[in-house]
Amino acid sequence: MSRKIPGMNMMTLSALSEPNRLNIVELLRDGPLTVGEIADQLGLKQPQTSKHLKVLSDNGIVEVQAEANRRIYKLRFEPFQELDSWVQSFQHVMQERFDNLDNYLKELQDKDK
Amino acid sequence: MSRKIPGMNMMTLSALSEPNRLNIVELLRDGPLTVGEIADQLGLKQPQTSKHLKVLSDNGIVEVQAEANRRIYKLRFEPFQELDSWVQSFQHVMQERFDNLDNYLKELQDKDK
DNA sequence: AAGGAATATTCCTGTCAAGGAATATTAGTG
DNA sequence: CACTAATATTCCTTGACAGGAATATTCCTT
Repeated sequence: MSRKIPGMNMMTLSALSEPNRLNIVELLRDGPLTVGEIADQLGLKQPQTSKHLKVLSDNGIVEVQAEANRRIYKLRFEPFQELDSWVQSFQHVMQERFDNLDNYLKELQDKDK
Repeated sequence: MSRKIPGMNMMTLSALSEPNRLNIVELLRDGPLTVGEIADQLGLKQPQTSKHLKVLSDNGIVEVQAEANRRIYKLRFEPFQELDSWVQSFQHVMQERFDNLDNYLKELQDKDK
């Protein structure tokens, strides 16, 4: 009954499914950045940048560190680890069953009696 | 100039960002299934199931095999491989830079002259 | 050929989320 | 304290997209 196969955290995926947010994440891969820097490098306006960062933050994908006036955003580990093990769970299972869908076809025939 | 770091395929992520579609994908991890079986196991109606499968198919996440009346859907490899290498690109870089955002803080101060 | 099963497609409607613009907030500086 | 920089928040509008319901399509069986 207990499935040890990881069920992905929806929130992570939907947060990353927005193009600008994905760009932000890929940008932050190279290191922490302030809101202004992110906005600059991606050609976004400040308010929307803040909004996207809020979404990412609410989903635990990034974390903030206040430095005076500025807010420095950096990636968090966990979501990527989860994502990794989720993807891994496919790699394994899919390898095993590679291209022998013949079994399934047989089963189908059996069901038809 | 040439970034060897993989840029994720947006389509994949946005396709997976819908709960029902993610469920379908996780279901298909255990093997190929027909539309009806998927609809049954997930408590979805047939039309919406077909629609979701079309999205997944258009994005190359699943592939179809016609068997008479039925359509058998199975996962494709490639999207998961891409996803894997994308996630990997984070694992590495983030490990390196773990918790030394001090450098960045120095840089910030320098900018302030 | 007729009927039924499995699936796809169309049309409609409501919801939600992203962008724009303006404004609020916080911190540093003279 | 006034001013500015950096960031967050609010309100509004518009577009995309998921679900519902009905219908179309394809294939099998008799």
